Amino acid sequence: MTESKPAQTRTLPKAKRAFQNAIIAWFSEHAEDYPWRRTHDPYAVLVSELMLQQTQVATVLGRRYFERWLEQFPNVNTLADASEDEVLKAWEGLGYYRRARNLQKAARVVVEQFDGRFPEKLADILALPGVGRYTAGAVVSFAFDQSVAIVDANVARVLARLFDYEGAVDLPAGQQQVWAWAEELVPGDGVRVYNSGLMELGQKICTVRQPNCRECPVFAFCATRVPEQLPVKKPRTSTVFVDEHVVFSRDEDGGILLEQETGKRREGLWKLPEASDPPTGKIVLKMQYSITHYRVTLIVHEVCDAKSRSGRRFSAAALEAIAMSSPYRKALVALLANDDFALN
DNA sequence: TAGTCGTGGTC
DNA sequence: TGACCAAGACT
Repeated sequence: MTESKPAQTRTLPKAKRAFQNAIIAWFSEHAEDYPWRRTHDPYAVLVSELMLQQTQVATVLGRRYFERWLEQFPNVNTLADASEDEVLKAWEGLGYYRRARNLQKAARVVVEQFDGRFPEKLADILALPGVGRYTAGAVVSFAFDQSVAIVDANVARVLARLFDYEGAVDLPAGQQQVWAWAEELVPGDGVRVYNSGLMELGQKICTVRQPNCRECPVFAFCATRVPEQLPVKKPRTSTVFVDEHVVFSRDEDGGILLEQETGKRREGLWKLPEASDPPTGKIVLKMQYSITHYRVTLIVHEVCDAKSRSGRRFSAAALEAIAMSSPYRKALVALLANDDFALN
């Protein structure tokens, strides 16, 4: 990794065409066969991009979220007409549930403002709820092959290394810089393949740890000698440890008490009810989960007489059909498994 | 603008 | 095991 590099930052524009061709040629050989690459339907592309925001490809592939979503909501009309409960249930386990609500809002905008025909103009797509600069560019380039640049975490990493950029790529100045480079490099033709290739290069070759420079198709264009030290990012807010006390309550018919989250973010998702302060009742489960920078210890108290509490009771079978974030889903699975064991 | 929003994988 | 990270957007 210490040999001299023939191309430096200043010479890259001249070699732009060669850079683009190298990306396109590499991707033609190494492209993964993802389900969202088998379609150019802009709605399907939007679905995949929302699912993939801050979410790894393997997560979306693993439980077939994309395929199941399109089976249940094959077009903007079916999604626009669905209930929020159905939408949240289909999204269960993916996290960032606001994305699911935004996706449905976007479908309703397309139905109401565009007569159900998906817009093709970047500005129209950018105006959809939950769609930012990256997602809008991804939709128009993947669905319509329009020459528009995109920058996600993969592309930002590739560009930071390519130009040996030492500023923080997740601060406004750094974002502005990598977007400017991305726009300078984007080809006039073949953008669908080029954008996919640039992202997949970051995912497969120009990885966060131990980038595989020996197999990189654009190594000759890369300015950095210390790729593993780039990109620089702003420091994270430090982890805060908190305890969360909740209630596990079953009535004589086996109905389990749950309440629905309020507030703007996780609104509509069901959860175990919050315990009184100070909490009472025997502790029947402790588990840990993370949410943003919080490290939460979930402490479940069994409460026998909770008849006066608000909320709704569900049978064990009915629990399957409602939307719940992963920590509470896992807690309930563990609680009911213990219960079955005790009965045997 | 810094904080928020989920989850699972990696080392 | 804890810290980091991911096909970001919003407030």
